[in-house]
Amino acid sequence: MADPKRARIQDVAEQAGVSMMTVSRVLNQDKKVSDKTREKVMAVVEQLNYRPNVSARRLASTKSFFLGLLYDNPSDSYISQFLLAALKKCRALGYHLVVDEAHTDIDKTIESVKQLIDVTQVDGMILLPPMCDNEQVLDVLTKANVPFVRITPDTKLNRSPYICMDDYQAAFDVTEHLINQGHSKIAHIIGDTKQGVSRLRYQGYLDALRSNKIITPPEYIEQGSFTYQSGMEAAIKLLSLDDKPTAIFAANDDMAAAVISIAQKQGINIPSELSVVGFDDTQLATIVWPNISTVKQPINEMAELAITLLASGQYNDLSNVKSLDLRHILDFELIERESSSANKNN
Amino acid sequence: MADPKRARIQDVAEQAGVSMMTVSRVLNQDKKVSDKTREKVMAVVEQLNYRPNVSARRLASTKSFFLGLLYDNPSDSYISQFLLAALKKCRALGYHLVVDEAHTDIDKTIESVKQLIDVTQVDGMILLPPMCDNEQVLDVLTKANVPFVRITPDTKLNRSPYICMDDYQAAFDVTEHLINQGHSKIAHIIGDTKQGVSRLRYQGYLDALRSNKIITPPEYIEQGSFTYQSGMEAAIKLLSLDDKPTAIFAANDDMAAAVISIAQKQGINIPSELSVVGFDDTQLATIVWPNISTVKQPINEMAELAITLLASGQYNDLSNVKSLDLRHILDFELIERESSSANKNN
DNA sequence: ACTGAAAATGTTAGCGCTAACAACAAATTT
DNA sequence: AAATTTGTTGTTAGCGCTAACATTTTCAGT
Repeated sequence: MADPKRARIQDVAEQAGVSMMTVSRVLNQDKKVSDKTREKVMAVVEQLNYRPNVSARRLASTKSFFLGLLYDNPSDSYISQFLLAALKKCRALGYHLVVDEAHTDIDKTIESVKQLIDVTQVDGMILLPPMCDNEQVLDVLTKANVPFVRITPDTKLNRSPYICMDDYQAAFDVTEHLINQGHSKIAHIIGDTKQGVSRLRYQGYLDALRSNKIITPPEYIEQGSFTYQSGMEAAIKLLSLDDKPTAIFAANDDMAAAVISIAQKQGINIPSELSVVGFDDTQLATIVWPNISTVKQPINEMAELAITLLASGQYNDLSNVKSLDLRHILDFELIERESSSANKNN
Repeated sequence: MADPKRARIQDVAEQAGVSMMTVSRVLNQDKKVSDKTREKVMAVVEQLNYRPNVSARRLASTKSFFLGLLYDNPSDSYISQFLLAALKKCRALGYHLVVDEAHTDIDKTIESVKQLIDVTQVDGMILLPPMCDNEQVLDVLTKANVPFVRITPDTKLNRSPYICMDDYQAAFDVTEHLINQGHSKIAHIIGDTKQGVSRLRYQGYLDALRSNKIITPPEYIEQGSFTYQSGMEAAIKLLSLDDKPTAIFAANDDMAAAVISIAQKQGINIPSELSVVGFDDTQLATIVWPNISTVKQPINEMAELAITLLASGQYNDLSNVKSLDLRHILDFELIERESSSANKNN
């Protein structure tokens, strides 16, 4: 199989009858090219299927075409999905992703981020929770003038562009959906108080009940911590109540899975006697039986958008960016599976 | 903070009083450098903390310093862990990892792999299961002369270097451990028959019983398919037997989790009345309660070794490599958690 | 039409490294 | 001692691209 020699910028230039520099400008979105030339060049680019040589580009330019990703908690399938989507997008845009794991020791994390900036010269960073709320990390990046995008941050929302979904609205919708299915005895297991989303989800639940004029006894609210174990404890309490709920909305899938396990142990049928809804749509939601109804975060879209934003360079200088333009709220999706159904016990 | 300008190969050369080429040779493990010079250069490299510029190196050399990773099944936390470890090692060795997801349509996968070879010019590929057993993929790589390492392959073991663990021995050890804990009524849930590991694990289980002179009724063997659902069905059958097993060894964690769920539903205490052991040490093993005793695969080591082997170039020409040298078997680890314990019902 | 500024395009040099070959020194043979 | 071989180091050119500056074209304003 003859190697069809990858086209170089020179080939494009010759074919299009312009200089290499003009081609370079077209490819780098430089404004100073006439539309006519741009079209002509792009046509040749298509024709020759030209892709810039990342290494040559990196070597010659001040940009590094590297983006950094700082994550925590590697066991989460969330990371895995985010990472894969980010890698894909990077590849499409001619960037490389340098992945760095946060240390439990924050000082080491800071050191590692500094190294990343110094050695790899990243053009931008993506910060995943909970690192995205760490003041020290933010300061290091700001000082080094490295643009960064934060994913579902909890605080300091005007310090950088960020991407999130509307946790409040999702919780509201979940709760209202249960109400529409005939449930009025709806319990909630709150997530880890240290994470902002727990608050938002709880508030969405409360407001959905209130706007539907449903009064809920305080025993229907249990404090969890996002772990399976805490979900079990909460479930045991909720299911020992004299006036049992007909639906339990857990603030994440792990706790929802625990509820299902406890309910089944007690001979309570799911979903006919008890509807269970989770949050996140992690792998667990489709492993256990019955599969968990849940809220799906747009993880892929978040990852892609983060890369796109950093690659565009539009946040390289934040001084002129309005705080409203920092916010990117993506759509979630309610996923109905076998763990919830209409209430037939009325 | 003054930017301490990264050292270049020229800086090293001047400081060491040699030519740039000599430094380059030292760095690329070229044999034709005297020990004295090598040491001198390395000392300066250390002193200046010199790291080669990957882009310049890639641009100038015939190697691409890209390695490819072909995976399947992105939801698995196995992938995530493997990927992170591989990325880390790549970074340490100055390589970049290009990650490609296998399509459900095999023709598209082939096309994608061809692209990877053509466009990215990868120096090597890592194939994860089950793609590592796909003849077409193997053929494409062989034809294009791209070295590849396969992870836990099932067949054609002499076609390429591969990395795996001893599934047979692990299953043997798990079973023997249960026997040593006083269990003699040990059931097994076999994994998906399409995967070679299922066979190996089953055989290990059988041989451990045999070598301990334990006779097991055929009802103790159930066929599963690695899914939670199949684990539930198997568990229901096993726990409805008149002479119930005191221990169940499931061929993966998902099925073990299902067994725990069913047992608890039936009021059977784990581990005092029933020990459950899984395989793989996936996230699930520590999510459910009680945590699942299981076998941990050395995923990180596998990933690191795969990268190291490809980066070393030692498999660039397979014609002189003995088939024994293709095999890399790594150690597994038995992890004892709360789902299993000594048998007290004797 | 003539000027000046702005817009569009071209030219030159070099980013940091290695392939290919050249040159030299040391070891070995004739 | 000269000739050959072997081992080690140096020189030159160029990988594909872009920064910075140079030049040409366009077009308004007079």
